[in-house]
Amino acid sequence: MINSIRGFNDILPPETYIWQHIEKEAREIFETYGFSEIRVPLVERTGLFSRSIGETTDIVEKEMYTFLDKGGESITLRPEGTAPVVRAYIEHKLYASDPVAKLYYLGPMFRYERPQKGRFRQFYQIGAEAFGIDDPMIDAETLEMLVSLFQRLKLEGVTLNINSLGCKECRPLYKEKLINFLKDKKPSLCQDCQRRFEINPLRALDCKSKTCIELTSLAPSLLDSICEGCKTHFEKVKEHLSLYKIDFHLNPRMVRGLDYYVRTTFEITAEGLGSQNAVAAGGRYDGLVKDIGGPDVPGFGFAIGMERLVMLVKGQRQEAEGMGQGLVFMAMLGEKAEKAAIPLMKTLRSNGIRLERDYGSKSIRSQMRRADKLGAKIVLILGDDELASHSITVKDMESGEQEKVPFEKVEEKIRALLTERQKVMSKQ
RNA sequence: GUGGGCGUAGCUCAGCGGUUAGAGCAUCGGACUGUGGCUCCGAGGGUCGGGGGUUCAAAUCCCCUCGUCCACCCCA
Repeated sequence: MINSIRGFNDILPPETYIWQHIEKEAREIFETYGFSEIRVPLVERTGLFSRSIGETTDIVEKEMYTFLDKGGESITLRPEGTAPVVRAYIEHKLYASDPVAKLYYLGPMFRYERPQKGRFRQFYQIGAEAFGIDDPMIDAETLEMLVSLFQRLKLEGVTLNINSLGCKECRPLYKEKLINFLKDKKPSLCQDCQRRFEINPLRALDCKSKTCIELTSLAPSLLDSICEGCKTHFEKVKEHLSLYKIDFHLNPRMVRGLDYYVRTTFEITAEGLGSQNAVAAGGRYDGLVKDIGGPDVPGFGFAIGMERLVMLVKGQRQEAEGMGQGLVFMAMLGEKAEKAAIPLMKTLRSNGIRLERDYGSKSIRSQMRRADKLGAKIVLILGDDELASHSITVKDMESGEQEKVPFEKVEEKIRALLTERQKVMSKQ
């Protein structure tokens, strides 16, 4: 048997209905905040990612699906969405026609990692990027958009963590301070932090090891060390979050792994996700557009981990009723009925009614069972009696009531029953 | 890349040296010949992950291997 590749998963019904539900809500909300969809390729030149994400990050060093195409060029399956969107933004000179561009995307990303709970080699993200706005109001407003999506999806137990990483000016100064502080403690740090000390000392701040937490407890604070400009920016972000009535947790030790983040960064964590508990994260990336060869345009964006979000939505038991939603089942008895039903089925379907049937001339009993299993709301029964009176029996599966309806009134009857049901559902 | 758990029917699992490998759920059919859910009856479905070894005898013990899950690293 040929099976799928490790970390590359199939998403089957009915779970696909949850995906569709989330995607629909995300699109609707993002559009109301002025974002438009952009679609970018899954594959880019390798250099785009190494330059933007950072040469020494884990993503670039060991997690990219990189290979040579037939022309000998090194190409890479996108490990994240921001870099390709920035590339497209620059390539099509979107800044030329409008100083502001607000874009969202959704689709698969690829990272060569060991799969675990909430982590896969092909995984899906929904992301949004706002270009051209320095003002911290966009940081707060974009966060509010994300939070309202999660509210619409009825998520519980989620926490918004925010921090400021400073900018290209003040962060290096803090890094020096931290290195000086940690220098003599290095031998006592855990193995990982000793390695971090060399690559990215800030990471030692959010180490999980007890001894490291103790050792770094007196470390100079990042938030106290950032420059005035960064401080003012961050204060305004917090102020506006409060104006939006958004609860947040200030986490001065939260460090993001991608090199391009500056100033505001955040992470939304959730209970029940396992060890990989961030369902969305992002931040400001002023300077990235310039680094990739565009003008010096600021940016703010985030990405949602789709599989993780699906886990949460499932956990809240809001399985979108997809499969049986508005479903009508056609039960036919005998060859004559099977033929006579064809024009009706064709009409109903072309008018947008979901209609399923059975094949192979099964017994009425068997057909009813199948209708029930599929969650059909209505069953249409066509047999000799109905044929004789040019009518159809319409049965409401919920109440069990049924009545004979003339052929030309069938659709009207179905619609009446379906809308009646929807009213009942929306009242709940 | 590192560490640990688990691989037996479609799914969840029992069996842990001894007839022909089981259960529940699911599937299909019947009881009910034109009416679903409940109940009862029956049927189909297995290279016991793969390979090698020990043994009169292996799903069961040993070795190797593959897969999967969880965790570390890192990240959404």
